Amino acid sequence: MKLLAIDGNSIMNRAFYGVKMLTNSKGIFTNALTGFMNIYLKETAEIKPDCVAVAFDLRAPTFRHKANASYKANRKGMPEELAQQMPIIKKLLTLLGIRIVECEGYEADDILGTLSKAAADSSDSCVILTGDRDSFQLVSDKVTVYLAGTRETKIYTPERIMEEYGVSPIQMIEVKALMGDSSDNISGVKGIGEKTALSIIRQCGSVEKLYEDLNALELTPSVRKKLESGRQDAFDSHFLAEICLDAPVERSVEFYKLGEPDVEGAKKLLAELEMLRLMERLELTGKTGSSADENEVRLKLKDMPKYEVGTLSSEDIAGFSGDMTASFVFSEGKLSVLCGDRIYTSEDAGLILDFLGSPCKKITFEGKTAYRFAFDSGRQLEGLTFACDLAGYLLNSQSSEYTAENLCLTYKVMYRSDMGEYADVSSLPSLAENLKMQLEQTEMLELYNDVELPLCEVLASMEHYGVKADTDGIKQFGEDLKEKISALTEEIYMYSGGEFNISSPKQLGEVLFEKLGLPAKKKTKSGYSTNAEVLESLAGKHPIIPLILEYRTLTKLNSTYVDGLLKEIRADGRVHSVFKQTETRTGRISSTEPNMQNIPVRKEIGRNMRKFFVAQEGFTLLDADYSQIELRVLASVCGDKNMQATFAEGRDIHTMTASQVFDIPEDFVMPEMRSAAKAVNFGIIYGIGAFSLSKDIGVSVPEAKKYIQNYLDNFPKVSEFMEKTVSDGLKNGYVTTIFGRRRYIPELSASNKVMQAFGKRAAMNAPIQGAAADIIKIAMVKVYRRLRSEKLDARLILQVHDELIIEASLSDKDRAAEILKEEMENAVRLSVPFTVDVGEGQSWYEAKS
DNA sequence: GTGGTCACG
DNA sequence: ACGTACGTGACCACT
Repeated sequence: MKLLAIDGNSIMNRAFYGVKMLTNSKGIFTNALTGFMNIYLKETAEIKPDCVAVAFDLRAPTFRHKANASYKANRKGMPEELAQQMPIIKKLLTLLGIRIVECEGYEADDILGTLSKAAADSSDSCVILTGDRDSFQLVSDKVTVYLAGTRETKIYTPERIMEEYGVSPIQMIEVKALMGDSSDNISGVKGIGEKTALSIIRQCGSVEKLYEDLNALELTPSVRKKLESGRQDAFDSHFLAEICLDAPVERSVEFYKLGEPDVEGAKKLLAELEMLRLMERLELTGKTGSSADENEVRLKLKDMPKYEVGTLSSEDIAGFSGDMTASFVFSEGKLSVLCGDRIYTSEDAGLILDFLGSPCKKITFEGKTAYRFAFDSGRQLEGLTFACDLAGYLLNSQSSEYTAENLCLTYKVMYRSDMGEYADVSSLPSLAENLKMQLEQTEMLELYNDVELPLCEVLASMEHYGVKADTDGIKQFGEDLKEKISALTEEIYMYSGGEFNISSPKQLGEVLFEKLGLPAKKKTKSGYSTNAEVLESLAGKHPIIPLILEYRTLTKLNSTYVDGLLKEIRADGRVHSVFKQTETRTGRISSTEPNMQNIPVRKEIGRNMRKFFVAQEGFTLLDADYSQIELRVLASVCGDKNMQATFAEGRDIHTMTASQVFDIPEDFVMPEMRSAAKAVNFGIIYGIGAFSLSKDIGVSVPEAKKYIQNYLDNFPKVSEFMEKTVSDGLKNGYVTTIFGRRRYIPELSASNKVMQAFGKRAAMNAPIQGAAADIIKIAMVKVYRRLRSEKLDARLILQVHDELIIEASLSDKDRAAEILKEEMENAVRLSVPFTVDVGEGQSWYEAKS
């Protein structure tokens, strides 16, 4: 038999610090749980134990077995985020049939010691899995320690310990007695560190022998002196360092045999924690041979409603009327429809399109792909009343994937992928109902029905049309760039005195800061920081610096924009970016393959890229962007009359801010003051910090602090709004936009100060950025509907957060431009006007006014 | 897969 | 003593 004894506290601790902070939607921390189970699964796969015991410390009022009862009293308490996860891991392990071992007054180490001795005594073998080196003294022929590190697990046998330390495992006690261990509050001999302790024990074998032969040993006078005065400490520490081998726990290895897991219970717990990937992993391993699991499947199958399954026909579709509701799943060219008590399937594209266009109401997991399929085939999707992914996103925007399986697990609806392809569609009605109920409860049903659901059709349409790209123009631009880059490369090699990969921050750092001896400003985890900010501060120190900055600019343009874009141009000469509606935590949409929302514009060299996004023959591009949408949202929600009046009168907000902050009339505001005020305004939206503001506008930190204070004094409504937002966020666990969009911010209740500060900034920003996102989404739906109802030859093709782009026929462009401006400006009615600037041109470059 | 960097609003 | 404004996506190097 093989026993695996795990130091639960130590592994949880490792896991907590090794895995980035994770929470479920309700703010329960799960990172240590995830890390623990990852380590557990990885190591058990290798160790293949018959029996497993997980030992935990039990915080006890007294420590009966050791004289120095409070020896651990001043050990730092674990952070709250980790403490919360301790009872959960115990519960989870128990549900999985794994024994938890705790014993009042004993540490996990003592339990491990006792168990490993018990296993060795009954000639079983034992593996100890832990994250710290305290257990090395337990290693023997029968007992191995697996030391879990951040990257790999090291295996310690007696030979390995001898190799690394030059002492036997049992002598590790002697070493610890001399060097001490601050984390266990073992003092050791003052002034003796690891090196000295090891060399002494190698010489004489034990603390006892050491003091017997003290006079005969070869020691430096200072060490001898320390040892003499630390004699009592050494013996006391020895007592504390020795792990107890007779804790009162069950010693029969048999007792720790893996038990039958409580599959239902474990699944329920994991679903609550939203640890879906772990659930999958556990089910995979549980499926082999576990009869409990098979029974589980049968039970579920029995409970699932039974449907007649048949192939979809034209007659079926003709029968789908306007007052029926059909649930459907469409993916990879296959359709399943549940309507009434039947499931219909089809792989016939014509029939699928007929179904999508049929008049019945439809619910599905994910609407955009169905719209895309219809649009790409020149058809329509009619009657979509519910898309589960969008509901899941509104309910918790920080989840990662809104797949059928994840949603069913999260919202506790029956779903099993191993039930075949109909599991999806048969889960839909109850899932949709549940989600709708939750939207109602969270007051987001309106946002859902009026904004998110209609928007998915708009996005599908934008993806369908795409943007025409000037392939030849891009290629030519790329050629020019490549020429300049190779010239620059040569020049850089000349200055650096050799070839290296300029694109490697590591190699670049070595060249600049070692070879050329330039002063390093900042460090990153892996070496010197070489970002633009650092390089710019070095400009003038060496002629290589500007060359590197230019190299960076040009290679970025070439690889991300030229090469990256060419890859995405389809056969129709257009790029069909994918707009993701369930990606960001604030409610914005994002764009991928290619990302059309970060095409260069700020610097002229990059801005040229926009010349290659053009209107097709006979068409033109209309570009409309909101002016300062986020500041207008802020003015509106906080209620500051001065800000509101500024916008109402069409005055310049940054100048007004400057006049307040610097306490001078607007006419006397100088350009530098305006730009400082602009930075302050941005800072306010982002959750301001004096340090960053000072860096941004190049003043001292105290100076920046003064600006912020002046701002908050002059705009007390803003200050109140921010404070209230944060305190509401802390109280509720989430903040909302004026349209009801929620963002959960578990970081607000973190104990780590840095994280808490981040939570505050995110809380202050989300209602502003989120409301701006809501507004443009509403505008998109309105513009889309107007263009359609007025039958214009014009379509939305892009959205860039505060900007919409339409491709319009030359004959309809003027009307389309009117509609665009009007619908954007009137998308919502708040206490400030929202103004929009419209431009027109053959290319995006020209159109952006 | 992660970290560094840099493009956008 | 440390880190330092919100939200994204793509590319490269390196593990």
